[in-house]
Amino acid sequence: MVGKRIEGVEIFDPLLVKKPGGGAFVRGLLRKRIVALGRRGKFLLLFLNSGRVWAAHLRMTGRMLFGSEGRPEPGKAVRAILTLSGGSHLWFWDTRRFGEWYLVGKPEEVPRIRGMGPEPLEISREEFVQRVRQRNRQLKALLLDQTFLGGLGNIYVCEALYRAGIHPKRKADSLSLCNIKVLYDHIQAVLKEAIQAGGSSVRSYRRSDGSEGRFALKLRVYGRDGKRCPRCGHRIKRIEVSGRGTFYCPGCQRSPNLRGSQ
DNA sequence: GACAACCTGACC
DNA sequence: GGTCAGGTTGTC
Repeated sequence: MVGKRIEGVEIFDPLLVKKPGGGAFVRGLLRKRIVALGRRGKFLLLFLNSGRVWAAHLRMTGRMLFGSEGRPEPGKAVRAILTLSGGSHLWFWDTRRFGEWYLVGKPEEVPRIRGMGPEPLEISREEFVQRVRQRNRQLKALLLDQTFLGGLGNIYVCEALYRAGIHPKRKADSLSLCNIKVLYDHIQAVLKEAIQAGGSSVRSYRRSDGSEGRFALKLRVYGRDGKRCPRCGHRIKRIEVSGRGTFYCPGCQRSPNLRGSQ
């Protein structure tokens, strides 16, 4: 996509573009060239030669798809189609229609990016330790909080806590220094492995060419309730933590400070 | 911290 | 028919 010019913009769902309104978004994209791609937390960033930035959030079911063969079928879930120079297309598929697009001067003009915590792959171990120690929330809730760290979601939080052997309801400020360091290392390891595998296509996620990521096969607890833990043989449980389905192994992820209270 | 809301489809 | 979903906000 980098280097291509945006020659056509068709928005089929008026709820997609959050900012700016009134046709300014389409005008801001038309005849501009995509000069670089980036990401901040869960926002995709497309930098244009006008100096402006197109920020896209996929939310639950968004797929940003790119193809060079023919125009995509404008089906029910296709919320927008862009025609790029050379005849390729970029389109946004999103059944639940939660995805959001913005066009701004700088990424920080998107409120959630401005308030976002550090990138989990950029924060230092020391800073991570400090930040965790300042909080007394349940770890699952804390790691999902984008103002704490930008980019972690439900799958990778479940997997990182499992690998670190920490119960999702454990309070952040109850962790030992060693616990926090182990957690940091596993967060990084899970993310790197998942990126390497092209992501987790558990349900709707697809790569930009429409193919599935392979990391769903490597998940050890997420979506595996009732199955045996590969490490200790206990059955994986599904509970609710901070309103999200949460998978963990009762054998590997014990929580001393919660014993008897759950 | 709990819960409804935003939406739609898949699966039991 | 009920439940659930790689997410986030707003309200109580």
